[in-house]
Amino acid sequence: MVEYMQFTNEMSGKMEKIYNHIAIEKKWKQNFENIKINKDGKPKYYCLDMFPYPSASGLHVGHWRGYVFSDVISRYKMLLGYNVLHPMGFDAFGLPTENFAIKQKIHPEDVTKNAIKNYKRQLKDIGAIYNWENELSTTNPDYYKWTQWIFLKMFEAGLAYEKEMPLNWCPSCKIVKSNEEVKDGICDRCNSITTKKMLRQWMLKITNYSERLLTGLEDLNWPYKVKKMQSDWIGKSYGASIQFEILDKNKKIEVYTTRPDTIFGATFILLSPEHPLISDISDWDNSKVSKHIVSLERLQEVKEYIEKSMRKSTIDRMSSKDKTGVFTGLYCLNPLTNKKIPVWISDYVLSDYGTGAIMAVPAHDERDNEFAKNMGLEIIKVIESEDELYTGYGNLINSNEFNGQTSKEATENILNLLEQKKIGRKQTNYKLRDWVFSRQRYWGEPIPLIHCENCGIVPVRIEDLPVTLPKIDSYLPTDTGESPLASIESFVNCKCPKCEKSAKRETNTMPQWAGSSWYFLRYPDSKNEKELLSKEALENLPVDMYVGGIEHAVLHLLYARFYTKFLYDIGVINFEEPFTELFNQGMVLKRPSENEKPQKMSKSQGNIVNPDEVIEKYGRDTLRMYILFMGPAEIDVEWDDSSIEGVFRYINKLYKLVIENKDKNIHHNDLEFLQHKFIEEITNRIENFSFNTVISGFMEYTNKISAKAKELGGLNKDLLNTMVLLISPFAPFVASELWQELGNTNNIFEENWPKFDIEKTRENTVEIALQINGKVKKKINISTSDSKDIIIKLAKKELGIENENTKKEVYVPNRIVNIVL
RNA sequence: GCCCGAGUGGCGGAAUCGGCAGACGCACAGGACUUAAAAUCCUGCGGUGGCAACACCGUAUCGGUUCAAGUCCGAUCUCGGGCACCA
Repeated sequence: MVEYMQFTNEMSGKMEKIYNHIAIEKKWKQNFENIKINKDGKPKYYCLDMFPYPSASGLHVGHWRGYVFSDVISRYKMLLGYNVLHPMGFDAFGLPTENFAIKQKIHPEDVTKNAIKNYKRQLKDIGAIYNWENELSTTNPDYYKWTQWIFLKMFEAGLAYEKEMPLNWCPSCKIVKSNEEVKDGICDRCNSITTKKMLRQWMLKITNYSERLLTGLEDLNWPYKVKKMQSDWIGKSYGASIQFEILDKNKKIEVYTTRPDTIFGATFILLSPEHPLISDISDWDNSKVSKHIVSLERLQEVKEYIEKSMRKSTIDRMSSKDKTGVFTGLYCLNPLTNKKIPVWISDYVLSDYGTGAIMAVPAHDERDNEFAKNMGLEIIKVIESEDELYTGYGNLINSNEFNGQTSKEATENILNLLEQKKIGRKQTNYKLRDWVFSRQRYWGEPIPLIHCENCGIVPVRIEDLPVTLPKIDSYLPTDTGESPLASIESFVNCKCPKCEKSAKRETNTMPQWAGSSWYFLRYPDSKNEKELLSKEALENLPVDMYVGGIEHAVLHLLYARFYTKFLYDIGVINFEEPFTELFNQGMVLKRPSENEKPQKMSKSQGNIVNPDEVIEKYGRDTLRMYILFMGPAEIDVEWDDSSIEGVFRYINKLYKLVIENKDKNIHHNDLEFLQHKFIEEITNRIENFSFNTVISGFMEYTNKISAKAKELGGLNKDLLNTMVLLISPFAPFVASELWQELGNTNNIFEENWPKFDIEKTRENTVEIALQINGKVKKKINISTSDSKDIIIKLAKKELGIENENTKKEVYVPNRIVNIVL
């Protein structure tokens, strides 16, 4: 054996082996990095971590939670005989790096390089096995060539389009933010209040995929919560679109409603300020007014209202829920009541949902009710209810021939009538909006398009990809909202691929999400220069297990699903859903100080636990096992400096037990039973991802067999081999060492996961509880082969109630007897 | 406001199907070893009463179903998360 594993016990003065994590981990670390496993003929298993965004501050123990989890799964699957693909890469384009670079005056490319180097060191440090030969980085031109290629394919398919639109604009970051990146009107990066700005943007028609993104969720083995969040985000609703004729204007307003049953209560029509019928406000002057639907005398007031609401920031528009509006001076006809109802404009009506117009039913909608009261408009109740405002379903009143019908019946019947009259039809709607895909920043993939005066927008030729990002010194964002690339003449000026005349490059870059929306497809074939991935590489896909944080529940996971469906449609891949199973690990929290609430670890909070220190004191195995032991893997847990001691003590105990018994040869039925029962339990718990109970299971088992070893005078090699093998995915360093100590010459990861014999897990006797009227009175051992009658008889005897009358006798096999007197 | 989750000792948590609540670990207390400390080992550790055997209470609160409820049903409270004028 290795010399450095011998230590003098200071107490006894004897030379003996004690657990020395520093020496053991040093010895085995290299071995894990260079591990080669035979893959031939094995079924594939693709275990994927959400690849990290390499920040300058490096990894803390919180980040390790997911990585330890996926490493355990990968090692376990390897032992089960799978050909495991467990790759790692880096998602490095985007704002955090660019902002850091600006602050530190280091080029983003160098920031990225350094951060990646540090991340790789740390990832290797936990003893995680990764297929480093498949590594990729989104900022590498060999990679983003294909990010651009996918964009061009989408452009070709008509999914990418340009749009001048009011966008969320963060005045501090000087960047356009997608709806997903703005919460409550606040920028998710810098927390400043966002405003609206009209800008030309590239959009992706993700809404073409709304229905498939929704139905595709059904068969996925994902946490319920994530599926729910995605389907809420897509937000499908069932309703109707109905046309209202504008009196004297020969024009119609189409509205969307989910409650056609309340149409008799529709007492006014509302348009959003951006509604197409009125939105070309800049042209407005009195001479052209006949073109517009607004009456002449109302023009000035309407114009002022619209301008005011366009100026409002997102937060103002949402925070002041006071309903404001302006009357257009015009009227529509309610098609079923034939009553004249006024047309108003209000900014609580959203322009980009439904038709941008609604029929207001103030008796049965909270918002319409408030608006009607503010403006003194008519309120007509059409659903029977005692409340003045009732938003539920019920029986119809004041609705002519539909009176007395339920909402459900009336919806059906009214829809039929509207369809007959050709003024309405069933309609579904989605909350999902198209994806704002361009960014006016430097550190991203250039959008591979060219603007030509003759030919319009022309895609870069495939063979000219990638359009590389020029390495420049000045990449600060501009106040105008233009990309910093716009000022780089050597980048902007180019030739039109069609007509060869001089033209200008698109200067917007792609959002941070672009590279991460498809990276999982690239890993199996990350060096392929000819195609995105080869047919052979497809065999590794889709991803069987995707491990990452819940924060990506909607955005990343939805975008990745969208890309996958698109690439399926154009025949690049042969599956529609990228991630068969998803696991969201919880965060590791820490109290910044004793009286505060536990918080997410972050450098700014100053509550980071540095893994390097923990490793030095307790070792990698202890840290790995403690991270799993802390609590259920999917729940947030709080780091506790003293609890980790228990895990360290355990590994010491285990080490000692194996060393002391490795040459003994004691066999016993009890040991055999414990061993097989243990294999069964550990395997079940792993399959359920209940890793905290796996660890407690190891502790319990070790306690039990230690006691047995004392009783019997030792253990045997088979039992110890099995135990070490079972713990190897969790504590790979000490397991490798003990495997060798036990006399095995092969690498422990070439072994097979232990099997248990179900016959040997059956007990002959078992302790059951005896209850009278549901209360435990006594515990006895019974033979498992005894019949119910025998056991009940025995129970009554034990309880001293043989002669009493019983109302009921319940026996639950191997658990309990309950006698009701 | 709407939609999801979750409430178990001093703490983290355990408890397949409704079947012995508190596994495992931390902290704490007592003991052994030691000149002493650390480490290690042993014992105890939900509450109340009792010398004890034991009895009663106990899984956020109230009620229900059941021979039996942490687990199922109804209501309430608290905490966490998601969405938020989506008609």
